[in-house]
Amino acid sequence: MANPQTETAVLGALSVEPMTGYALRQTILEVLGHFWSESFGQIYPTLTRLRENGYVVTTAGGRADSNIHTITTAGTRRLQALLRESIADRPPRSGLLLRLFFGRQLGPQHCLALIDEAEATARAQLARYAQLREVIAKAETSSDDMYWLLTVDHGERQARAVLDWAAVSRGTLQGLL
Amino acid sequence: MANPQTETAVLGALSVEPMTGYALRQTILEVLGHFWSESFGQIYPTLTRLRENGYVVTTAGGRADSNIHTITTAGTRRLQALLRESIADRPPRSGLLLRLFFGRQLGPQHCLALIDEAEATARAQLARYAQLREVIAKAETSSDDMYWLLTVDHGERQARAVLDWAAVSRGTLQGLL
DNA sequence: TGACTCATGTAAGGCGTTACATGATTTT
DNA sequence: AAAATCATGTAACGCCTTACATGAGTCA
Repeated sequence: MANPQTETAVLGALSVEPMTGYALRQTILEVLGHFWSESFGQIYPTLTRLRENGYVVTTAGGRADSNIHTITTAGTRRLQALLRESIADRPPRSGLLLRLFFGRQLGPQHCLALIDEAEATARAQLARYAQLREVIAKAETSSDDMYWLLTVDHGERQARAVLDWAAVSRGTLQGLL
Repeated sequence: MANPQTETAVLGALSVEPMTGYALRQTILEVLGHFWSESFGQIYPTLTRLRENGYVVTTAGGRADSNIHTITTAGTRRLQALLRESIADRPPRSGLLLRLFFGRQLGPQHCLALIDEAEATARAQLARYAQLREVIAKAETSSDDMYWLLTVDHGERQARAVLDWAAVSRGTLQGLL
């Protein structure tokens, strides 16, 4: 019931491979990190709820400490239902654009610094996407590959758009100095 | 103190023109809507706090009902300080990319529908940006214009990147049918 | 008069992060 | 032996939306 967003991400990750809550968080951070995020405070309660509903089963892991969570058939059905639900994104909030919109209060120099920062972030993202492509190419799964590449391509195009925008905007603002 | 994000947006909007809380919300929706959003539940308590801190003054408006909020000199200083603070965006969450990432569970047809939806949204945004450009061109302010256009340009480039991505991704997925 | 928009505010509740507490295992 | 990482969980708190309650002014 509650928190369909986190449930979807958790069940989705477990549909690829069973893992611990800790690994879940790492995986989401590393592989879905460019468009998603979950914290422990969300993951563990969600796993409990999913277990209670029969969507995952939990078994002891390699250490006395760890629990391996595996998606069940009911869990897979649940995941598919969740993925078919309409997208309910929260409204966008860009601290960068908010600052630039009121850039007159900041002055051109400070705005240029913000643009440099945005550009550096976009470059870092592109480097990350390149790494991700390698990881995906090496992975054995391969039935998920093309869907994953879809999201990487999306990210790369967004990042390149930011780079183009940064170049043009820098020119515009430098005209004011 | 509390809720610097909303304070920034509210003070920023009031730095352009004094207005009521209701108008504030409309303005944010219409002009900053492509990268920001605020609800009444945030705006009114924030206005109270800003008034208590001397960052805005509130006077009676044209109707018995309405309060016009005007930014003070201290408020302008406060706004500039807020804008200089480091950007603290919440981590990204894209319902679209989450669904596509686990697209194997959805199947190509459903994924194509999601891409169509994303494309339609991007087109709608481009139309909106075109309108915004007209509004900005007609506005008398003109000292804010170029900063506003910076954010419009950013949005347009993002939207166009989505259109390109949609075209390519559609091709890829149709190969699976 | 009734419907719609303008206008102000509050309350409840969900979402989500951060910080904390605790301990096992591995690496240096 | 110490430090780093793996691992699980909870508690507190802040952010934000939605829904509700209320009423003024405008327009048909």
